[in-house]
Amino acid sequence: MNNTDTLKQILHKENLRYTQQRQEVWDEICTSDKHQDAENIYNSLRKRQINVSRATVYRTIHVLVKNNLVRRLNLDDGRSRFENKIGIEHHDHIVCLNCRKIIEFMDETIEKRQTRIAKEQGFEIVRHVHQLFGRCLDEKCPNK
Amino acid sequence: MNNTDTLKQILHKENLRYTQQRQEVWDEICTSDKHQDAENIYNSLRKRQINVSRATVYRTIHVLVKNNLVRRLNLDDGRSRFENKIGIEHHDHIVCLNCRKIIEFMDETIEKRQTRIAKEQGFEIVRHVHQLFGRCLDEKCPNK
DNA sequence: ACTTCTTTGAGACTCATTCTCAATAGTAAA
DNA sequence: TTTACTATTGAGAATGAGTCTCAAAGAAGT
Repeated sequence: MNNTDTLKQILHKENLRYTQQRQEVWDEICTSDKHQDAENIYNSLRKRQINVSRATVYRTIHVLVKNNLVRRLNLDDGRSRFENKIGIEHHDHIVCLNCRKIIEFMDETIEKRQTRIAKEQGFEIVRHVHQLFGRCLDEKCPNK
Repeated sequence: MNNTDTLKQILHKENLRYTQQRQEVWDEICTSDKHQDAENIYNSLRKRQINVSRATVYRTIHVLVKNNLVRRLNLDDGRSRFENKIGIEHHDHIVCLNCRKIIEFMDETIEKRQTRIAKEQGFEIVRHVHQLFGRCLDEKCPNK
């Protein structure tokens, strides 16, 4: 199923109409660099001459997040970032405190252990946040 | 070393003065229920007839966090929570999405693996966030 | 007590996000 | 394809956690 059909399907499920603006916001999240914030998405669309307001960007993102087309990331810097979830394997993030480079990781052992730990404590996990903040060794990183 | 001496020591190190307000904020974080937000700390102090302003609460918390007396928690609900770190073992958190109950967990295997994963990717971890969000089986939880 | 430097509090300000409401645009039925 | 109804949109106001400003109050050394 392509992006358009995926979107149409969840809009229909939510009793919402398929509109140009909603399609453009979803396209932007799917095709652009990962981990964009709302302001970024808004600016990219405006730059491409697309009529859309901040309100619509935020409203659309809510629908996408609610329906698991998009994941919201909170990297402790005061604004949410968003990434496409469709066709993407689950992963968590490592973030460089200096250059803000973000890389993804996934570890089956950790995933299993956290599920077991939660169960032992009487919880059924719905979602989790696992982020490693540190300093990278990248040449270009202003990490001295 | 008691709370007062701990505080005096870091204030001295930071070339800051020991004041009533700073002591009261630190006391509140040490002795109260865990995971309070700034507004809560502020209100608790006011209720106890202690003269303090929001600005001072926030300013003091910064110093405490910077010096590892206090940990800042971001539980994705728009405000920071704070917990005393002195004499407390490292742990992460499981949060009930219904009743907001917070319980702590710690798993040596996960800790080691995340360090190794970061190293493999060329990162030295400074801090990490690991939070499990789900539904608890508590009788009192409005989880149906 | 005098000087100097820090801290404090009240409220203005910031900034991401949400809300309001009048104008606009889909959609289904006729 | 027009009508009638309902949802969506955009501009800007509102919100709320957190930060900043600056004059007044408070420490600390001499």
